[in-house]
Amino acid sequence: MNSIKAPIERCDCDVIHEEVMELVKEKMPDEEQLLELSELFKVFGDSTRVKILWALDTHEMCTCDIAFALNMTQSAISHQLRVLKQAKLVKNRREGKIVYYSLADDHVRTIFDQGMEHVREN
Amino acid sequence: MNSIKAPIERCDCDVIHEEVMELVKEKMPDEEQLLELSELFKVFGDSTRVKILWALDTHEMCTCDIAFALNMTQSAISHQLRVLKQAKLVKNRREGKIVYYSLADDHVRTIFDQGMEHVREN
DNA sequence: ATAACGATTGAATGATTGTTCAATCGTTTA
DNA sequence: TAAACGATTGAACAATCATTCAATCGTTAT
Repeated sequence: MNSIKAPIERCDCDVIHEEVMELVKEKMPDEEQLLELSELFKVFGDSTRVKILWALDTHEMCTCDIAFALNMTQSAISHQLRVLKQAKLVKNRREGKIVYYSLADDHVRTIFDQGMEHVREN
Repeated sequence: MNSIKAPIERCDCDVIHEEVMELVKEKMPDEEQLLELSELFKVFGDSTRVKILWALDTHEMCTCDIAFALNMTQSAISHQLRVLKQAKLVKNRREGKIVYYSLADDHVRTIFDQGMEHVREN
């Protein structure tokens, strides 16, 4: 057990708490899952997309409605809706020329509520 | 109430569902709060930071520990810890030369758990 | 068929951001 | 006091990303 003083290739310091390392290694999810998780939050990390999702939480809406509500161009909204759809956060249905978007599940609401709690406390 | 056909400066289409607009306008939080919310998620939207937070959820750790656990430089970790601290997601205490970091509250865990549920379902 | 219109797409641009590198700070210890 | 070391900082670079603009798609209606 001399690894505290053993040469460490990955880190440029030598005070490492081994027991903690073990605990962490045990509890950490797969690299891939952590990556997917951060990708999901990256999608939430844009105010336009947050607004879209919050709006859709009220009622399904067409692209044009959203553009109007957010005072942005249809194009900009459409681009963001594609991101949201790829993340499986929204789904859509076509009715003639009009495409209606709605939330794909209700994790969004829970996550936003928790997030808002944090924001309001600080 | 002819606003459906009224000239609309903000949107380049004219099929707008007014009732929905009203509902949305009512339920939408302040612009500023939505912005803060997206800023919070932006912080979660990076895998390095997600890993740091997940690690700290296990146990408090010093900068060097985290760097080792994540196989990254102290500098990179320190930069990210600053971001996390500004977002009031972590707090720290100094003990001699060593600075220990830990989670500032437990919203992180709830939010991550919900996020993971979404990730696992898709 | 063709015009109208909501929606989508791709390229381009400006802005933001994560990591690296080198320098410096703060504390301990020799 | 000087050296050692964990931690932080700022500038710089590469990569990512949101929005704009112009062109096109898909559907409806004339």
